[in-house]
Amino acid sequence: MDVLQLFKCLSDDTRLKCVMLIHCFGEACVCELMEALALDQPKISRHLAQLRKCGILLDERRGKWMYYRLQPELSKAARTIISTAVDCQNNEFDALKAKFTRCQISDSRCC
Amino acid sequence: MDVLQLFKCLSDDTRLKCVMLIHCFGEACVCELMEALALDQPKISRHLAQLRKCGILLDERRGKWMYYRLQPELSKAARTIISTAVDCQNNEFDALKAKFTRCQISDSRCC
DNA sequence: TACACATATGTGAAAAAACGTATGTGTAAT
DNA sequence: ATTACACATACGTTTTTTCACATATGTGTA
Repeated sequence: MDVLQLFKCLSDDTRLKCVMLIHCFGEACVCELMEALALDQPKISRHLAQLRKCGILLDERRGKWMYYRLQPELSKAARTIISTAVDCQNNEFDALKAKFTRCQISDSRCC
Repeated sequence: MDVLQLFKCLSDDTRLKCVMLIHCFGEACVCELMEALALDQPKISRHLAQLRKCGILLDERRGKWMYYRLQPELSKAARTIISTAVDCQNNEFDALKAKFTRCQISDSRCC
């Protein structure tokens, strides 16, 4: 996983926002990202799949839901780049974070 | 100049290498980059133009040659991202740096 | 088993990015 | 003034990326 690949992954608006949200909230399931970004499911899933295949994200199934988080073995440099990206656009990103809400796992419905 | 724009700029192999070389050597002219990357002139120029239009690079003419360096007003975050990228691939990048040689300005020929 | 939900992926079209080639512009030297 | 050099850019083409839509897979529940 070289740095060019990382930049390619982060150079799409949807993927960048997904990675930043996951970085900030620790993890996220597909429907949470769908709701926060107001995008349809295949679009979110496809971008998450790309991030997973590149080694940036790790997925874990919990019941019907797939949770994504940063790959634990992700390099220090990659983490620095991601958190720097989050820091440097706090203003715009705050609005996005405000749209992120946890889905109710206790009910059998997610979103 | 938002972070998405920065990532888009750095997500092309030619542009990433140009930015990293310029970051490491302080400045570079087009022919120095052509030689180091073994690419033709229009390709280098086009990518440098894109980096300039996005506010990452600054150009300065000195006689017949155009020198590019990092935009002085480039944000701290952007500089952090660029230098982190340089750090995290020292191995492959060393070979590239070795190919970079200053052109002779004292002679009226550059390359 | 059947069904609903959550997510993944296949496929072709559309959009965007990168490229090669040719040509234009600015500079210095003769 | 002409020529050579260093670089920029316009233009049509090719390649890559993204998208929408349809469909497939996996999971829990009745």
